[in-house]
Amino acid sequence: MNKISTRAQIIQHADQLFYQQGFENTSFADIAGMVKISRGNFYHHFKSKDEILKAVIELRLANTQNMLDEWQASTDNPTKRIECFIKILITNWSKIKYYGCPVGTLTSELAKLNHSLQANANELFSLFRNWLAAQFELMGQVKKADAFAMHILARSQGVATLGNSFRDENFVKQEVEQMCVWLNSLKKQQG
Amino acid sequence: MNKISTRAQIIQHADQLFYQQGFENTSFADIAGMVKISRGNFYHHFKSKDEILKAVIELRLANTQNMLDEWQASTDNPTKRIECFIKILITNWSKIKYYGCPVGTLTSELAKLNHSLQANANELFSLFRNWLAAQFELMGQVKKADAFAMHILARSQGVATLGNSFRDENFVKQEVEQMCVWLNSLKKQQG
DNA sequence: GACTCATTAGGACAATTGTCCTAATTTATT
DNA sequence: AATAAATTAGGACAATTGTCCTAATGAGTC
Repeated sequence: MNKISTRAQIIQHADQLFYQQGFENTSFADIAGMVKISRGNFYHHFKSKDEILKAVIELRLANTQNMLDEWQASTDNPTKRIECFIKILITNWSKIKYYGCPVGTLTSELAKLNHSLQANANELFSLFRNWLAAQFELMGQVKKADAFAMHILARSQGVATLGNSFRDENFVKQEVEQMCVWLNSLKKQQG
Repeated sequence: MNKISTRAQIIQHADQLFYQQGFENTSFADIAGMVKISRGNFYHHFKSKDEILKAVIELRLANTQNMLDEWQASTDNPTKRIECFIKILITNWSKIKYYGCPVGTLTSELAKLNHSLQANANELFSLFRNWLAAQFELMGQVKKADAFAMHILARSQGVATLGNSFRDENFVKQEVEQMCVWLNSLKKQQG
C-alpha cells in the first residue's frame, strides 16, 4: 500500500499551513480540513499543537538536509554549491513572493511568541550556516568561513523579506546576481 | 492638562504590544490591561481591531518621518545620513534582539494573514526606501539610487532577522561595519 | 469466528476571541 | 444649578480556540 500515514499527512499539511498562514494563525480546524479527519482524531497522533510544530520543524530539518546533500553531490566546486543556495531565492520565488522565507518567518514568529521551540527552529538556520561555512572553508576562506556564511544568510534573508513586501522579482534577481558577483570575487582574491 | 488622551494611550500601547507579541497574538484584553480601561470602552475609540492597527501604522509612519527629518537636519553629508540609518541596528539592538525589526516583522505577518492593511505597512518600507534613494542621489549615484536604497534596506533587514534568531551582537556589529565600508567605497569611486 | 489493538468520529469542555449594547459616570456648556 | 455630550465600565453575545473523553469502527492475529 502506498497510502501515506495519517500522521505524515498531518505533518505535511501543517507544514504548508504554518508557512502560508503562520503557526499561531493556523488552527486544528484548518489542518483537519486539509487532511479530512475529525478534530478529535488529532490527539491520537499528537498530544498538543506544539508537538505538531515540533514534528513540522523536524520534517523541515530533514528536507533541508536532503537539499544540502543534493547540492553537495551535484558538484565538487564549493563556489557553485553556494550559488545553489543563493539561487533558491529565484527557484522558490513563487512562494517567497507571498509567504516570505519559511525559515526566517518562522523564527521571527516564534521569537514574538517567546515559544519554547525557538531553538529548534533556529536549527534550520544553523543547518544552512554550517553547510555554507564548510563551503567557504573549501574555498580557502578558513578564518572568515563562518562570518561569510552569516553574511550570505543575512543577505538572502533580507532579499526574501523585501521581495515579499514589494513583490518585486527584478529586485530579487539583481540582488542574487550581486551576491554571486561578491562570491566569485572572493575566489579570485585568493587564487 | 498634560494627560494623554485615552485614544493616544491605546495606540501607544498597541504599538508596543504589536511589536513585541505580534498583531494577531495581541488581544483587546492585552491592550486593555496595559491602558487600564475596560474592554467595552474600546469601541468608543475604535470600531475594530483593524482600525487600531491602522492607527498604529500611522503612528509609526509619523515617528519614522520624524526620525528621517532629524537625520536630514543632523548633517549635510548624505553618506553620514545613510550611516545613521545603518546604525539603528546597533542603536535599537536591545529591542531587535528580542523582537526583530518592527517593520519587517509586521509586513511579514500581515502578508501571511493576507491582511487588508498590507499596503499601509509597506509604506513604512517605502519611507526608508525613498529617503535612502534621495541620499544616494545626493552622493551622485542618480541611476543606481533606488537599487542601492533597496540593497541597504535588504541587508539591514537580513541582519535584523539573523541577529534576532542568533541573538549575536558581534555579528550585527560586523555587518554594520561592512555596510559602512561598502557605503564609503561608493563615495570614493565617484570622487 | 473471536479477540486485541490501533484508528477514527463526534462531541463536551472551559477559556478566550472580537464585537456590540446599555447604563452609569464624568466633563463641558450654558 | 441644569442640561447636553463625551467617556467609561461591565457584561452579553456567538464564534472559535486547544484540549480531552468516549464510543464506534477498522484491521490484523489467533
